Amino acid sequence: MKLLLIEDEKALATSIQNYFQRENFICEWAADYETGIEKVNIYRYDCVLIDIMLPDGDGLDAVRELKKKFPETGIIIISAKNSLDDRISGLNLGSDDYLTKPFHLSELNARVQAVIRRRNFQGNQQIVFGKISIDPQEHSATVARQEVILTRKEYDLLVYLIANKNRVLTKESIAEHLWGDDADLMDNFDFIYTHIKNLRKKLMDKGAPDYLKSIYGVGYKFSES
Amino acid sequence: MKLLLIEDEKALATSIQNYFQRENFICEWAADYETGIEKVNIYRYDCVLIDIMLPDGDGLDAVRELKKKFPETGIIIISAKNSLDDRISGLNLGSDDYLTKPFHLSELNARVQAVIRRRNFQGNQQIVFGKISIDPQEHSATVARQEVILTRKEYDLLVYLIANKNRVLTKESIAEHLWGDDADLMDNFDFIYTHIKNLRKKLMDKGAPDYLKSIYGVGYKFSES
DNA sequence: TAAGAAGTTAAGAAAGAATTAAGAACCTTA
DNA sequence: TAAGGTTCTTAATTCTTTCTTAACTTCTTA
Repeated sequence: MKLLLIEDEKALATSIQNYFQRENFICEWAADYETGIEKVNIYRYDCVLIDIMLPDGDGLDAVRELKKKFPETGIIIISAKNSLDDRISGLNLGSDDYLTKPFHLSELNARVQAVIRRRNFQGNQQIVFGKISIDPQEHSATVARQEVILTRKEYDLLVYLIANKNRVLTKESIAEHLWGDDADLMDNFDFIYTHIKNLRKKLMDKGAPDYLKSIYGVGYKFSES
Repeated sequence: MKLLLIEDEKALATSIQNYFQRENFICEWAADYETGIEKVNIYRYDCVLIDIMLPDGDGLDAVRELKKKFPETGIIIISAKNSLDDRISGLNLGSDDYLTKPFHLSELNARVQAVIRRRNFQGNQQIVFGKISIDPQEHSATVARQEVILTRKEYDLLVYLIANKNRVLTKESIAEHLWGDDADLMDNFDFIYTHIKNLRKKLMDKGAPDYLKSIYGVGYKFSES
């Protein structure tokens, strides 16, 4: 899962980033609205965490812009606890959420999980694709109700593939999504072959059809037929 | 797709070139404005990536020149993050874009894709020609909704032909576009016959009309009748 | 209409990409 | 800090695509 944090306080930003990294999210950071919106324009994030009290503009405008342009991206608003509350309640929060400072990181985490769940899979607890189903809360996957033990990377890869079913994903875009900024430092993405192979094997061993197709010279595609 | 990168930093240029090569673009490189403009005068690029801070002249002048002489070529401006911003916003960016250093390669990629899409196919996701439709996201082509499995070169060739429908393209210009600088090293372009033949066969096998015409002594044309 | 130029086709060699297994490096966590 | 698992690297192998060659056909023009 990939998050964007828009927050000017360096120290807070870093600790949030570290926290989510430990929780195996990719968490990128923008220090102002301009940079933040620019990043959202380019990448797809599962959820944007946005402090609405930054010096460079009105955070609520930024939220409105994001919601309008990227209705499918989850937004969690972070604000100092004060009279802003009614302005926020004026927003149509829809599937999103907000949080007042100070907060516990685990609380933020819980809300991120909730937003992503609501957003990505229309409130379903389970992600289902053919014989495969995934329980994001338990971080577990099954094929025809038999549990498949996946490592973190394998799990992330599977979720990303299913979230982009029927589309060809290049090794590069997979790396981009699963490794975030680190991907830029890599000189080749061959190790993805290993993850693909292992994921395939585990799924097929439990009797799943050959969902994970290779498109020679291009990438991989997860599809029924 | 064919790009030209105008950038003096050798290391950056190389890493950009490598990246786009992996993404199956042709990416050529010029270290200064003079060489760059010369190349654009000679070849046709889908998009030019231009650093506007090179030592040999005013980059914005170069941009204006390119836009004036080659309005159909996309331009992405690369600049260091500083006070130039307002000068750039003074340009009529139109369908183009700009980017401040440092940036992620995938960010640059996303923008290139966006510029090319806007330019070539008026923002449509799907490229449609008669019975054929192409989905760049899926990297797939169909004839009358039946999937046609194309190799990379076949796919690139088809996209290029459709992007230039009703125009006669010489073997040379096709090679130029699909192989970039490598084309200069080739002593003949006869192997294109093979690609044409294979593409034709795959399209006709799925029932497409004979869109791909040979113009004896000149080249090929993709047209309805 | 004959001769040369250009295009088509098939078959196979060379280059490139994907698969796989084995193991080294690296985390965790007890 | 040692055990156990995960992730990444390397290298051999297999498979696909791409390019080359060569025989053959079609077209153009003198």
